[in-house]
Amino acid sequence: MTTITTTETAVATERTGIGIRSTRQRTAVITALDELDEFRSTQEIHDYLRQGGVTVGLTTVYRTLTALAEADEVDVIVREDGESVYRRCSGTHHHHLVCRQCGRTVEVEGPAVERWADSVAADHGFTDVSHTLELFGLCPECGSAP
Amino acid sequence: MTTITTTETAVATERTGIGIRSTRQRTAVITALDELDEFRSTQEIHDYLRQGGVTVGLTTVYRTLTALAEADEVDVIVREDGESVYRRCSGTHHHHLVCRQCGRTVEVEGPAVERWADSVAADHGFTDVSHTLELFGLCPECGSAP
DNA sequence: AGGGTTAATGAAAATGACTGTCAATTCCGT
DNA sequence: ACGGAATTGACAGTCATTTTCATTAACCCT
Repeated sequence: MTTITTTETAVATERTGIGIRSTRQRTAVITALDELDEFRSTQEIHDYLRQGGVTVGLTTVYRTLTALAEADEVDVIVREDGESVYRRCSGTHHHHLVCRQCGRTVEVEGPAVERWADSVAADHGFTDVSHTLELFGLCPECGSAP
Repeated sequence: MTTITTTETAVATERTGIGIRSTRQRTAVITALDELDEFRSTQEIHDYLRQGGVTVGLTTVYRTLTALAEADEVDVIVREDGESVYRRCSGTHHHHLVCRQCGRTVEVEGPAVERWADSVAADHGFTDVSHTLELFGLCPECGSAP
């Protein structure tokens, strides 16, 4: 039974910077992201909210997550099956080491990689360069028990 | 009017190493990949074949591309919209520098990145590690004229 | 070369993620 | 409080990809 206070929504608005208005639903999605702490799909987040007794439409969750991603408030990974998964992360640029089995995620930094990417792109005359880099594997727990 | 000779199908089989049987359709898909030379979606490859007068089902193109990708005979990139695109590449492990505008692709190697990825994963006790790494930018041509 | 087996094909239907529509609702400045 | 604009959400639509299953065709065997 979570009472949404004016303060909470105000904070949420400030944190997201997305839409102009702060709503119960957006606050709920952000809270869910904080609580879940691993990469989750839109559907999973929607289910989580529903099970927590929060009434929110799937469409709204889609829209909110898309907006948050565009505002760089959450990280997105497009999985190999094409589904997008979202996660609340530290603000700085980083990459992820994700367990294929359980989804456990470690944030990693690779300044050397960033430099390499920039220099390779420059060598070929490319500008306005961005990159995607994700590592997948089996975490210590999932790797030991096949 | 392309006559499929026994030699051609034999070559195709040898090249792919996928399924057990060599068929007209699989040969056609591989040929299309060779001719197209940039990352293309399943649909695009299917259209290309149809326009070239080759009768082949969309389902078969999907299956063939999936099999080729599993056999590491083609490279796959999952675009940000979730659609998979395929391209015939050199056999060795490498990454891509892709022009956001025109799709031009440069194969790049980054042994340092591979080592970095392996070591980061090992530090965290992860095993069976793979990684995705793609660079996107504007090629010299597309970059100069906004 | 013919024949049987069995993988491969493909049309259609199903799936599943995501987007568009639009009436009803809610936020928020005045 | 009020009113207009932003937001919501049920539902239908889109689109890539998969499944189903009856038909077809490769290829091994003799």
